[in-house]
Amino acid sequence: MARHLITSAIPYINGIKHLGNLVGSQLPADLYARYLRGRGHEVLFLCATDEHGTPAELAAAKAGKPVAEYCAEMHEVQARIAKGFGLSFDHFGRSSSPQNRALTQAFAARLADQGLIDEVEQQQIYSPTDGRFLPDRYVEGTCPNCGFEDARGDQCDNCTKQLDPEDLIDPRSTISGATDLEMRATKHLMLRQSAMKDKLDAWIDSKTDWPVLTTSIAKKWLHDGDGLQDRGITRDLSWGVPVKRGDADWPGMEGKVFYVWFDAPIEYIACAQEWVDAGKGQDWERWWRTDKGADDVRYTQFMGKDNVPFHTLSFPSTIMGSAQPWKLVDYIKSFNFLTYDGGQFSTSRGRGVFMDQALEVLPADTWRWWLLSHAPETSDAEFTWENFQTAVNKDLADVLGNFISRITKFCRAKFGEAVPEAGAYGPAEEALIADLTARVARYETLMDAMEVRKSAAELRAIWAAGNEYLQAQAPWTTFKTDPDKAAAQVRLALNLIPLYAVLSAPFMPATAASMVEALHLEMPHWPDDVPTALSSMAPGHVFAVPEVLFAKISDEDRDAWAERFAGRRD
RNA sequence: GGCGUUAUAGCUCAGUUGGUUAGAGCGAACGACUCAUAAUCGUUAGGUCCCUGGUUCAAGUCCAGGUAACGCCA
Repeated sequence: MARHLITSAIPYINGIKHLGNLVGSQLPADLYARYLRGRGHEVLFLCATDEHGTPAELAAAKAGKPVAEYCAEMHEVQARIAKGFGLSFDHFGRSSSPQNRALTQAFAARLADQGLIDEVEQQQIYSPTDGRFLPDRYVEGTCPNCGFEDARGDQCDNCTKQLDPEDLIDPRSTISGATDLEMRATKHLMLRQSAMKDKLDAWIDSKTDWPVLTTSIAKKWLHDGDGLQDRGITRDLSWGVPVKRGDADWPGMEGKVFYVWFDAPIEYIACAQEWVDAGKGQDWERWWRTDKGADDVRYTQFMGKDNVPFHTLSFPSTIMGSAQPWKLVDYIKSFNFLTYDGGQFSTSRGRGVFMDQALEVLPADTWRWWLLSHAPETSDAEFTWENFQTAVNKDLADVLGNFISRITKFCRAKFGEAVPEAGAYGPAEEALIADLTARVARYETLMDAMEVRKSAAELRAIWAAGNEYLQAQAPWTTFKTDPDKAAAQVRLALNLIPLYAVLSAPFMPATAASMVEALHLEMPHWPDDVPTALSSMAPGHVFAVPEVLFAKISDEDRDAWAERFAGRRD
């Protein structure tokens, strides 16, 4: 038994995430966590909401609510949806927690003590009307290059020329529309990432088993142009972790907060503290401090490719720079993007399926299966309703669902709703057991390696093996001449169901639970060996024919959903 | 503009360190079965592995250039 710390990239508080976000981090992390728990390992699986920054402030303002209240509500919404998808976080924390505030301030103090923080003075656009400094993209005006009237402070969308906000003619705040903008001097803290470049480089080089996607992105940031740049860790906002040097004030930094990218990953650690403080566990340092028991922990992070630079460079800079024995990540599993019908998911245009809508339309396990079996591991993957329909109908309804249906109903018709006890296994049964033994071993190897799609394919083959066996042995024919032999065949086939349940549980926890429930069984332990696992339903055991596990998706439903989610979200 | 990823059967994708007839699922055709959610099982047909050039006894696999798609950055 090993100890596994697993974190999923933490979703931003603003709004409900789409299926692409889900499949890029939380869902595969959950798959892995459930699998490892099933194998008997000790797992701490953490996720949280990322709550600070300007977008949260603006969304709160739009909703007419104080930002703290808005975040608290949205956190509950996201927590509820996560639960709906069966995401088995040991704790779902908040980056705005007191624990994270204290820890972020402590890290900043420590980094400053190590000489890794510079204080720099910058000129930034200030809006007296809004009472705040404006980030570049919240300033708009006329492009000095092409005359386009709605150019953003960082770039003109019309002529694509890169701009500085002070270049704009007649600049205005996109928050209030105010035009009385002015340049003001402001002081900020920079994390000297450049000083840690060589150390990071060597560390990345040592990770030869990481996905190419992960290391290539990290290398690019390390070596591109002038190499890894220092990065501001503070902002002139009110919503965030106040800039302090540990418990002490930080002269000149009054009224400023830490930049969201700095405090968000620290929440991975703070979340473990929240987990303890919520009474769900104890001794969080055992998971995070290598001097306090975490040296045997294997830490795996899951994220989409857009988050890779933060997890390979920025957060490790914070950890390494502290020169304290914090646990560094051991493996980063990164994902490409899921595209929707040839294009991007779009929150603003309501294009694609969002997590809340997905649950309105179909059970979570249906989504879990499709998303995981099509996870964008090696390249971007595409969601189309047609592909979704055929995969769900074929894999879940026909191969798995129908297998359970056909064998339980056949048994009921010929032997009643109890496991028949006559007959003995022969060569065909031994062959099936041998085949399954090999397949289960392969499945475990793939799951250990976090090969998500291949694991799904192997699991499907395991389901299909049941149909192949029934087809070849044809107990309905055997029954006419040798009822005892048919009884043995049915007994074995019935016993496949609990095996399928436990193997499928990481992918489809709710379905797996209902499978064993119908059989009047407890969820079995992960199989040590297949022959033992296939005797969990003893002769005479009474069961009930389950309800239809998966309804098929009709062409009408498919077309209606395609229409509904094509764009323009209300 | 710079960079990254991708380009393999009609579709979605596998193809370890270059090594015999390039694989799977779906779809298609044909057949078997009739227990089952008109489900299942089997067989077969489909590929100039984006293009050009190079390295090698040998290239889908390595190198160079090009094309295209997607994305990131400034």
